[in-house]
Amino acid sequence: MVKEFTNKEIAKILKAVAAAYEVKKGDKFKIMAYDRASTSVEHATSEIKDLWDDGKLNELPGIGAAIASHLDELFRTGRVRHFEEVMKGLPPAMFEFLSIPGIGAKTAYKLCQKLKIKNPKTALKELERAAKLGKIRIIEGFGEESEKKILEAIEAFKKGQIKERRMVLPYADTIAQEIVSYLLNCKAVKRVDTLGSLKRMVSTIGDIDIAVATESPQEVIDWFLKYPKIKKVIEKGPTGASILLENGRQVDLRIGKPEAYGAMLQYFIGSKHHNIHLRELALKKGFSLSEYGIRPLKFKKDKQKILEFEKEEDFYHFLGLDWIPPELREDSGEIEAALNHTLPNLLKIDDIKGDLHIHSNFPIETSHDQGTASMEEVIRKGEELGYEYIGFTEHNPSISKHKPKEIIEILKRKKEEIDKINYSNEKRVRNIPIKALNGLEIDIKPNGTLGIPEEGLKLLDYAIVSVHTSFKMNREEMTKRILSALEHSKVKILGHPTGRKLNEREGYELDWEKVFDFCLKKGKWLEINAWPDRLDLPDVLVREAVKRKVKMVICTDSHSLEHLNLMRYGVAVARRGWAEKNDIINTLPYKEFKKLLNLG
DNA sequence: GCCGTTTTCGGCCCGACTGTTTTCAGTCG
Repeated sequence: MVKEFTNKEIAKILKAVAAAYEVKKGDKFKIMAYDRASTSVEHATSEIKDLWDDGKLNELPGIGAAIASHLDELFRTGRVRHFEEVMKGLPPAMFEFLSIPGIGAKTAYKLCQKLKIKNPKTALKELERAAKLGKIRIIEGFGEESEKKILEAIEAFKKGQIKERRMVLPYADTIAQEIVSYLLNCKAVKRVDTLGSLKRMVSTIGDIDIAVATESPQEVIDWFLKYPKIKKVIEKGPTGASILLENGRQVDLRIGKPEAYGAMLQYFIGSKHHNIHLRELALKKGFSLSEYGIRPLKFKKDKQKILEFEKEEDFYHFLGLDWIPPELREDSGEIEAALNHTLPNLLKIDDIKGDLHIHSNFPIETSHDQGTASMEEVIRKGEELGYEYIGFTEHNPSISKHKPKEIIEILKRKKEEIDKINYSNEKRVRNIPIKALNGLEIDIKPNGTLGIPEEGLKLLDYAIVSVHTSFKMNREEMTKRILSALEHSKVKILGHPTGRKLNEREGYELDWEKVFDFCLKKGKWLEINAWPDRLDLPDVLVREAVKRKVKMVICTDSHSLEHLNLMRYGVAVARRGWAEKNDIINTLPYKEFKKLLNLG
């Protein structure tokens, strides 16, 4: 059995190859290529193994024919002969040092040589010992200062290994928005924006970075450092500061002057690949880009000649591009589209007309979790959000504890309750009464059958089907299981389609080709579940669905009233997948939507 | 080794920091 490689492991291998080439003074651009391939893998939003399974390795930026074939060998045999060749003659221990900040290829090699460190398993310990014994400062090119730094870096690395999990997007966004509103209370603040992966609304976030435009940096920094939830100040300087929050998360603030704020935003929002591509494009047009602005190449290094941009829009327009929404900035075709003026008209939160996956507290006697809010409360909340319909989709009644007849009884009671709500809504004063829909989230049993009897399905307006058990199935079986569950005419939606839990578990494997085809042919919809640690369908699969014209719905999977506010994160995932309004079914007004459910 | 709006050959992102090798290489984001 060949070992399975995670993205992190693959990134590490590619980085090691780059380092090996560097020590051996290989081609500078080849080194760059491997380095780029490594970060590309590290930041990929889907598993490289899956891309390989689907024969789509070269869709990843920085992976071309050569590296793709090396990775192919890796997945098939567990090793790559070419890589072994490149690393031959170098101490394996040196590659362990590459994860320590401040140590690059050359330094790692030199340390291994001079300190005679060979065993990768004990390399870090040996290095730490050498530093403590003062053996590093005497090596040529090192000094007391660098020895101290290495020691500190090892400490930090050891700590970093234990903690540091990436935050899920809604969590990071909530922390950031609080700080943004706090900063807006400072008079000197002209503008505030989040930066980096947070601004791009990536599903998991490493650090929180925030930008402020101001004429008086010191005033803003002083204000920032008085933020009530600070545990300690890590760093402060004239152009920014870093703090540690009580919750253990770090927040970096960057200050810029208003007249050059656009270039700064553009630079720090990234992504790195997007920026590199943009700079290459600019070079061809005779310009050099930086966080300070755009410099015509004919003015070498002359900082006076940098063109400043107050707004990002103008920065992009200057280069002949349409402004690109941050969610698209991953160098996956958005720059070409911006040049051709064919960027998608992305879905907006206001386009959403209903939420189709809500768990109320209706006593449905399920074996899963129940919601906390009553149907009435949810309906009022839905009105607040401007929705035209709400779908109540409690989990099916537990199969083990009820006879089929009892299940039917419970479902009948639920239907009566919903009919009652709709009746009273119509009597209240409102132009378009919000409509309550009688849905259900039904377990897909391991054999692909549904958790309620046929007679129960007839009582429903529609059903969501989801996998909640038996995740460990092979790809073919799981695909068959899910497709047979989707077959029934009342079943419209596949809930949280990959089953992934961010930071917790990978999803199950599916033959997406088949799933997409089936959904397209039979008019089934894939859910983009906005639950914080699901955000499932993932953005790359949304993009694929959009390309194939498979329709989706965005739902919150709410179990309480506040959860209905999570919709914006589902919308963010859809936007990252290039979805427009008409890719998403629940943007339809009720009048149109009900036709799809064959409701009168 | 990657990649394509002046290229399938011949280019390849930018600026800052740091320590130390007094003029720059290595590393990082």
